[in-house]
Amino acid sequence: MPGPIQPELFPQIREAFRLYLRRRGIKDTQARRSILDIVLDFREHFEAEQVLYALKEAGRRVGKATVYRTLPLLVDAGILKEVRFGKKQAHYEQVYGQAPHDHMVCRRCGIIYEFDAEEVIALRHRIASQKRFHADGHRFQLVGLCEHCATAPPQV
Amino acid sequence: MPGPIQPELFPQIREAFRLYLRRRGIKDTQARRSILDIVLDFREHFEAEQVLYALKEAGRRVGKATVYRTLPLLVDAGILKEVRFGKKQAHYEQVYGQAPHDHMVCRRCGIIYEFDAEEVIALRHRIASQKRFHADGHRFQLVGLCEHCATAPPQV
DNA sequence: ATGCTTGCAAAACGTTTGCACAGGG
DNA sequence: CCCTGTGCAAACGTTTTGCAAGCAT
Repeated sequence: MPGPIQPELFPQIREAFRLYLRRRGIKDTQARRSILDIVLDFREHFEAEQVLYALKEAGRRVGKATVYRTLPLLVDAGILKEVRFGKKQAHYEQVYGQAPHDHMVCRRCGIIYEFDAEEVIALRHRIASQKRFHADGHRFQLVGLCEHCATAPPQV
Repeated sequence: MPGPIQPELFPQIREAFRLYLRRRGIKDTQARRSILDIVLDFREHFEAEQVLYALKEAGRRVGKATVYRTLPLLVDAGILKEVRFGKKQAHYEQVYGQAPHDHMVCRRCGIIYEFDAEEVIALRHRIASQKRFHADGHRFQLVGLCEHCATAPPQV
């Protein structure tokens, strides 16, 4: 269900990041490029720690602080989105060229499903215009039980 | 805009908590009652640290650990709800006897407005039944600029 | 050349836990 | 009276920061 990313898009995304950095007047460094590359390979949601680990795996020597400093840039560049699932850590997912979607989180087993955000965006616009709020984004999650947990016997 | 709570409801809420504790077979202690009382006096969203501080102010000697252990009980009892605004800390707000609502968060100044959740709940049900997910709750926030920040000149 | 960026380690932060003592049922 | 709940302090995991050295522009 979750959206993998087509490798054909990679060059386009790298270019978008390069342009973003130039536009913001910040440097196009090796570390930042490495982080982008690692991040493009994730299929699902991931957290900073996983980026750090994958960088080590790939033999790229990038420090933890740099990861934490770069992820917000990728968010600002429109390549990633920060998603919070009620845990303390931030999670991220790719958004570049992906259809907008939101998440359903099973309270029992933690599984996460995605669903199309079209209707949510329509509702967002309706509410924002009523309240004179200039909404350009939203966070939306359904919380409950997945089909399996809902029919399974009560926990031990 | 945010929902203050009517003091007339206080006894009813205290009673609800007492019943909740009895039903769960856990003790109705002085510390737990103190925390409930403090929490009822907040008008807006608050975090654990503020509860701790207000307890000190009120001369009630309650430890930090007890606050962190009690807030989830109040959530489970249906008196509070945990709300996350993308920060690392949890925020809480009263829900007992309050109309369901969600939040709009201004990205620039951080101001938070509430809006009625009726339409959101309807949408939640529609999506959940399509996806065979048993949703009994949701998290929803609009993110953008409030009227003031949208018309103000760009930041310094 | 110069100043943003990096990596490291240490600090900060909110939250959780281990433990001996206190207090509710 | 027993056993849960408490307070303290220390541990925890994530994120941020200070700083000297490195590297884009």
